[in-house]
Amino acid sequence: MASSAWVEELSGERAALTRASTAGRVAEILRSRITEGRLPPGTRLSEEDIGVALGVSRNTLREAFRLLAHERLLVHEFNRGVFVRRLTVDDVHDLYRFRRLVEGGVLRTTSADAPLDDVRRAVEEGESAAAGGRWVDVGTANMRFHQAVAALAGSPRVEESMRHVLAELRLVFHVMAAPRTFHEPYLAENRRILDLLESGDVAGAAETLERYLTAAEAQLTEAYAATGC
Amino acid sequence: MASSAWVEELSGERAALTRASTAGRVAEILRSRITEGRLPPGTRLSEEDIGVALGVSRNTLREAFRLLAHERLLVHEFNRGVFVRRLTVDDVHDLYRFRRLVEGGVLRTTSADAPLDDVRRAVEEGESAAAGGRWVDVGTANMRFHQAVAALAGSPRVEESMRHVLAELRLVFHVMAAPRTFHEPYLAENRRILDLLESGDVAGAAETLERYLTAAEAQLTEAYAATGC
DNA sequence: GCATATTTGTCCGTATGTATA
DNA sequence: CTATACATACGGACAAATATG
Repeated sequence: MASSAWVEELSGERAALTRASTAGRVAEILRSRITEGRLPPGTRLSEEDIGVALGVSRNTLREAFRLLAHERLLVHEFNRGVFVRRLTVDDVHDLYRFRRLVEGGVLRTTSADAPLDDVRRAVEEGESAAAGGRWVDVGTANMRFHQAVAALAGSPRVEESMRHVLAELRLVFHVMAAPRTFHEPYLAENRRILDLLESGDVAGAAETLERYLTAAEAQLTEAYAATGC
Repeated sequence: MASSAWVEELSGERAALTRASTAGRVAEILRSRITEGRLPPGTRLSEEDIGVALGVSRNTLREAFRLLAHERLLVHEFNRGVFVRRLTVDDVHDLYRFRRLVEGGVLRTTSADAPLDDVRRAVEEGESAAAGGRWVDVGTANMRFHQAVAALAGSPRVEESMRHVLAELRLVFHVMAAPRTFHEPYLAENRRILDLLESGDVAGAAETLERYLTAAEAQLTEAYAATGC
């Protein structure tokens, strides 16, 4: 027992799970809790507590856990339970290497007539959010920017793997707080990449992105290591 | 009732699942059956039949199904059951696009001192298998070659996504049989890519690979479309 | 180090809803 | 349209592993 506060909050979500696959809906609820940082890395997810909080059986809940474990948002330790993933510095390094490979590769092979609307929209959203001081929205717009870049490949699989990678990275973003100082510097870079793409300089866009991802990684790992995770 | 032949064969595997996670082991058994082509695309996997054949409960089996569905080897149709994935021509196109992006990108960013041992081993295995007329082994060696190329990134995530992509592609390979005519032409290309890497010409290696992947895709989709899947 | 309590892993029976012959 | 087969989801049970005192 001794359900912590966030477990009790879950009861408010019970109304939301009345159609489609129960396990899938449970997974979605937990996924948003995790990516929004309300379930910090290392948190243990008790089958019993969450089951009663959401009003689903243990079997169903376990299916939801499997789904999230495959997305690497949870880790399943045999006979011990499931925990919100705690990323190591090596994980962060790997995620950025993956991003440089994929995002850079996508930009480099983008054709001149590729539809840049989503990319442009994400850049503008970020700029207007920054102008209004809505730093959390700046972060979301930044995520959307990179998702839109990946989407330029026109490949469902590329899009999906990017979605997973970005979701994983949120586990780190939320730990270090300070969304402003982390996301703000990259607004101008995003704009610059968009401009380069519109002028047809795909190689320049790719290089700019790869360089800035490397810088972001360094900034992130430094701050992350300082927290002692 | 009316368990088809392959379901009955499963009973022989029951001894294999006595340790570690039951669901994981069930998944592994089914995975090998699928990638080896013994469970052709479109096959329906009945919870009841397979459950009794392997001697596991439906709950456990469903967990195994989730694992394989996430690897895209099975598709889960809500309220209808799980089926061995049937790839469309669009899927094949997407898989090759992904491969060109990732494998090409990896080669292009390979450093001069990267360890090429695994790549070389795969090339040699393929050549000796071809010399001995073991065409199935030629196919496996070819898979290993591409897996080794992906491993040059030194990234667990890149390796894993490549593993999944190659497993998916096997669903198509097995449908069109004729392993010799499909894999043989690429032995020389693999050797050439290795040579280019050893001489430090990473751009040349990447270009060769990308071109040959495009050719392989065309050959595959043509033969695949002819089967009417 | 030991005994106990808790939690997970696995299985079973069953009720309900959904798809298909 | 009805009947049948099957998937979904629940709840209970017990052994085994783990955590706790």
